[in-house]
Amino acid sequence: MSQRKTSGDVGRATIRDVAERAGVSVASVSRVLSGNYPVSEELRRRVMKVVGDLDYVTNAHARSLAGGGTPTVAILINNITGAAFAHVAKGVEGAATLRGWLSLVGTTGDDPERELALVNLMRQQGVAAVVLLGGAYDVDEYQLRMARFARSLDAAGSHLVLVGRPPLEGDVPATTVDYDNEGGAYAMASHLLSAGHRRVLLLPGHAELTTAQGRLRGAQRAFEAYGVPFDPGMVRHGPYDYEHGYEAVEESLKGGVDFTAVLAGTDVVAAGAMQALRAGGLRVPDDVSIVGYDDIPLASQLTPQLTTVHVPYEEMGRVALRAVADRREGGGTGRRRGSDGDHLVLGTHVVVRNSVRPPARRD
Amino acid sequence: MSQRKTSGDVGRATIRDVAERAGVSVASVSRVLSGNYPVSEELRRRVMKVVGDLDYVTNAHARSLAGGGTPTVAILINNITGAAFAHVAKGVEGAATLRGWLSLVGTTGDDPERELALVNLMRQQGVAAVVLLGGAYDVDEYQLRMARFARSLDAAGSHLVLVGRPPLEGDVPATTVDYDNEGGAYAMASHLLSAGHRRVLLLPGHAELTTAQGRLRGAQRAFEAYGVPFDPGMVRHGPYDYEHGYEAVEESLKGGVDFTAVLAGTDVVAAGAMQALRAGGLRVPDDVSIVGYDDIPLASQLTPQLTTVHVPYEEMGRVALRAVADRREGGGTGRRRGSDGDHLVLGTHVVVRNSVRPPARRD
DNA sequence: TTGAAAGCGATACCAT
DNA sequence: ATGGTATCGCTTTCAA
Repeated sequence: MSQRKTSGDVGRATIRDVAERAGVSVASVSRVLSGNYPVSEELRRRVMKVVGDLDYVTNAHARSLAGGGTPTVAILINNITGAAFAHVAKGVEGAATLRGWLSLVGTTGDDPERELALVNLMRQQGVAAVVLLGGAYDVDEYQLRMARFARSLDAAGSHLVLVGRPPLEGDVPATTVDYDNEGGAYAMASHLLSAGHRRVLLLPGHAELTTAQGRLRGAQRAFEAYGVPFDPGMVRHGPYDYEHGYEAVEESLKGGVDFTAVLAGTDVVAAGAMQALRAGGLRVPDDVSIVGYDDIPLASQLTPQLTTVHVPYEEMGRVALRAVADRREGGGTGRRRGSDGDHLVLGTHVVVRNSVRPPARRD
Repeated sequence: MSQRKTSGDVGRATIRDVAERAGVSVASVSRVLSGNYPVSEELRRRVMKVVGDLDYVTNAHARSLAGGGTPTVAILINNITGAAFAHVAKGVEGAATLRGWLSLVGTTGDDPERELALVNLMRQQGVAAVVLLGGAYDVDEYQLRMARFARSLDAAGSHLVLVGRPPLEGDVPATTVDYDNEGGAYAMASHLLSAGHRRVLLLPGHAELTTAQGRLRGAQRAFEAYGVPFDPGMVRHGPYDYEHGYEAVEESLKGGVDFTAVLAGTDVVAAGAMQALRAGGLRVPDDVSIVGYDDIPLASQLTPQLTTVHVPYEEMGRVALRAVADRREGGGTGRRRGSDGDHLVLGTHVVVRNSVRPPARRD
């Protein structure tokens, strides 16, 4: 029961097992496997033979302890079933894989405590970077909280990346990859306004969510630009989900709200709105026009296909990974980046499909 | 440049830093942090103070090397943007988190080489289990390949879990969590047949995909049961995506194929089919009925809402995790499970919504 | 080109 | 209750 070095068919084979069986030193096995050191053909052959026989793989934990190890990025996401986030994750994952990096995905379920727990967990794992996805709630705490995360990770040799969230103020070691959220909303609203719509129902999202705020601001600016008075009574806040879109429209209809178009905060909200409109006997876009935001696959799968704002989610993921990879590689030597990190902003644009039509005459 | 033990504000704080600063031994710090050993209040206080000051977290790699460590499950998925897979992943993740386990997500992009690479990578990470998601291609190789994975992982103290894939034959150490795929298709087809449909366009998926095969078989059985001759000419194979659904219907329409209903292999395929029907001037369900499979959120967001087969994806994820967790806990002692592992099958059922109507009279 | 041995950071056993 | 220390598996000088 207490024998150790003998036999041991149990558990994983170690580098020592390989060394013994191949009749060489562990150092040699390590060299053969790392491949970053000259080795004789003979030795390589013998080692590889045994590695094959034993189906040996190195222990990643031991390896990273000793210095080596695969860089890992952690992606922290609110809800893995959100299409937009999934695309960012895909971008990060793809770019990571390309570089031989590993990626972890953790979900927070919108719970700040869990987010904190995950950031710490990732810090324990010694990840190269932690990518936080998605709009954040604009509470006072946010900046402090993120700044703390940033410094914490930085001190541990890791790095915080915010994707689709507002950048951090001040001298905080974090990178932000953002998109022109407000500009997209401005363009989208303009599209509606230039088609002649004046009474627009706005479903920007949760009032405290930064992305919702930006989308609402963009729409307001468009109204101003068109000289159309903005009616706050036409705004209904709520979560980014199908149900909210449905209910908001249903209630507006019942409440006798007068509108010819719906500007939804996301495509999913637009889908719900569309359904409610139909349930109310209205045709889209004949009676009411609808536009969304995000351009997830759903947008082009709805009938009619949804005119929406394209957000380059997958690219944002790739860019985010590239940013941390560059920083890591360029980090050792000369050139220094501002310690406040970078802020990258990608563009958005309107994708015109079939859900908008000039409002019907009404006089 | 070569000083080591002094200062060292760089890199992560170690347990030794904490110990020194608190004036106690590393063993004590370890005890305080693990909390699984009696410690004096005084000591605990002093250690925690320093831990807070230094923002210290233990090194997960060192910890797992030394024996402890958080159990980790790896989820290998073809495409993270697939809604069904995302739900399984959510289930696994949720159940893992509940137990304090960590979870990793890797994507294979349908590439066998990458799948292999990932399985090995996970083996290096020493994960407690590797969960493979989604239908597999029914090539000869499959069984051998999976059996190899299973043994490889088993030998490393890990475990293979197949979710939504066919179970392995013979004495292979793997667990399969499956759902009644064929039964669901049988029920779905029966629903169509009992509504009076006889000419049904079948879009089961790729001919080589195990899930597609099962769904097709289920449909065939239903036809037999209803005494309706099955016409192989009504079957169109293709990928599980929107485009395939669209094109298959579009071409059938052009080709003058006569059908009153579409039985799609997935909800996404159904969405494409629905769009193509509309483009062809047909109404759903007035002119043509459509049913899907999976019951992802999209199904209830389409207009009309889609009648489909509900597959308990998220639950499958939870069940999968529970299976490996149980095996891990119960594994040490007494009762032995068959070394060929378990095969769990969850039920499916038809969700009736609004996309089916009896076929229009035609005489 | 190859081998011996000193860590990497944390755990847990053995003393005290 | 606390402290020393061997040990986990691997990488990487330092010698030979």
